[in-house]
Amino acid sequence: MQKGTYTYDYPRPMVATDCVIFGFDGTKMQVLLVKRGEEPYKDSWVLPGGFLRMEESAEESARMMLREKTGLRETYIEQFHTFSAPERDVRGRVISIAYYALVRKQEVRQGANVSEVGWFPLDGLPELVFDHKDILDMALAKLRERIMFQPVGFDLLPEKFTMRALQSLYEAILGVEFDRRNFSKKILHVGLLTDLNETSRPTPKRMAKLYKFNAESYGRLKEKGFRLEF
Amino acid sequence: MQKGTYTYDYPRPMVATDCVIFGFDGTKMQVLLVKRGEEPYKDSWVLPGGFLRMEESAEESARMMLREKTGLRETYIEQFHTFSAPERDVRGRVISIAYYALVRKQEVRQGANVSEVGWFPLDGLPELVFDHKDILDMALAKLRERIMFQPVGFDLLPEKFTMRALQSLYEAILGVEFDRRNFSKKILHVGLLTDLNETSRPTPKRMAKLYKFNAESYGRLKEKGFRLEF
DNA sequence: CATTTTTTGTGTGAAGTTTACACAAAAATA
DNA sequence: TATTTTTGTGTAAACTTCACACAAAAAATG
Repeated sequence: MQKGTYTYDYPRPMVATDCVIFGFDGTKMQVLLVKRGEEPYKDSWVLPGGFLRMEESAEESARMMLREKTGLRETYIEQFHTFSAPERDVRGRVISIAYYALVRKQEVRQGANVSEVGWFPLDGLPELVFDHKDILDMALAKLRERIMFQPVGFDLLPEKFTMRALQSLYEAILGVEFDRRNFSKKILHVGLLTDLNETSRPTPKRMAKLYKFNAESYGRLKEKGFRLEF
Repeated sequence: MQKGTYTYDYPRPMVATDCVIFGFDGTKMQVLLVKRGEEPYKDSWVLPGGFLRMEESAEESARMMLREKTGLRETYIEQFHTFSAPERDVRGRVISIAYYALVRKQEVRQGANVSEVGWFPLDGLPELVFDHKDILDMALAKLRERIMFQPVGFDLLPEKFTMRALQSLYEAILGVEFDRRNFSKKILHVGLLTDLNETSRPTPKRMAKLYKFNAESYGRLKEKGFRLEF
């Protein structure tokens, strides 16, 4: 009630933002978690989050938090749901506006001032407190929904990558396997990639061609959508 | 802070829910709006909405409101975004958890205890106050996104309907036109409909076959998705 | 140095899907 | 009875998807 002349005396819940930060290590999808430094649930792992300040929007709050934990700015984040069950937080009535973020793990440097953070693969998560497991599950569901119809990867892969890396990313998110030849054909056919005519440098086996995303076509496909399906 | 022993003294915004209620009149998509009964913006049209009570979840709040305005229970509603810009409401810091609902206009009876409500076609909306035009636009964008990959119509059409009615609905939501023959072929091919082997009763021109949704296949396609594209 | 192992690049044919398009029949109106 | 509007239906061409196999590149092994 900082402004205006209208007064409303509704009880007010607390409002927080939580952020599911996804990264890709070349094989598996991983999630960044932080260890709580205080009660309740001291020393339990949770999604990074915090209370909304009165002068910032939810997105600003989520971005701020992301920067604290990863040092990253300009990250891709997406609001996907607001959790509001009355009993979801033992501290009282707290609703949480949840975002997911896609980041390049290579570029993440842990903020100095921050509590313990860790990356966990989706199939090796620690126990999460509050309703954070539900939040994480929904984030993954929304990401899977998105990947079926819009390109994903720009924010998770390094600038140059091999076709195999992109395919592994898709397989890691969806938990399925694709035919290598058909995957490559489809992706090249929709024009998502630019062939760099370079090969990967330090390679264990045969070297592979490098690609980067074609920004124009990436944007177009994000608008217009395409069906990924094999 | 009703429970637990932890106390947090963060300032708290007010939290409201708003609902974009879509209906279909056979030709156009329409939205239900209500006229404000008090200041600020007395007598302006707004989306139906209200403040969140401490003992209810956002979805319960939205459903309650929907029932007040339309008399409907069991409606399909979907949370699509939470609006949180600090200056969005002249009454102070209010964040709004927004839902859209799809209803059969035929079944709506205006609640008796309620302020003035009205249906407006999307291309004939009155001026909306607060950021309600933004909310409505985003609801429509999300609905369009959804219709491309999941069946829509079960909640908007009467139980029995003609192919033409379904096509008109799709055209109304997307603002495009489809080829009648190809639309029908595609819809029948994915198995969304059951042919009732009946014809429409009171008809101005040639009578058309009636269909209903095949619940099983509707559910399956909602899960699995299909690509609508002509 | 030859052999083995792993991974990459590439192509084809069959099956299925999408698209564009036209005509005849049903019902009401004039 | 003729006219108008709307419905039901089919086909061919273009394109997309899918299943599948072999040869070549590089490193590791002995």
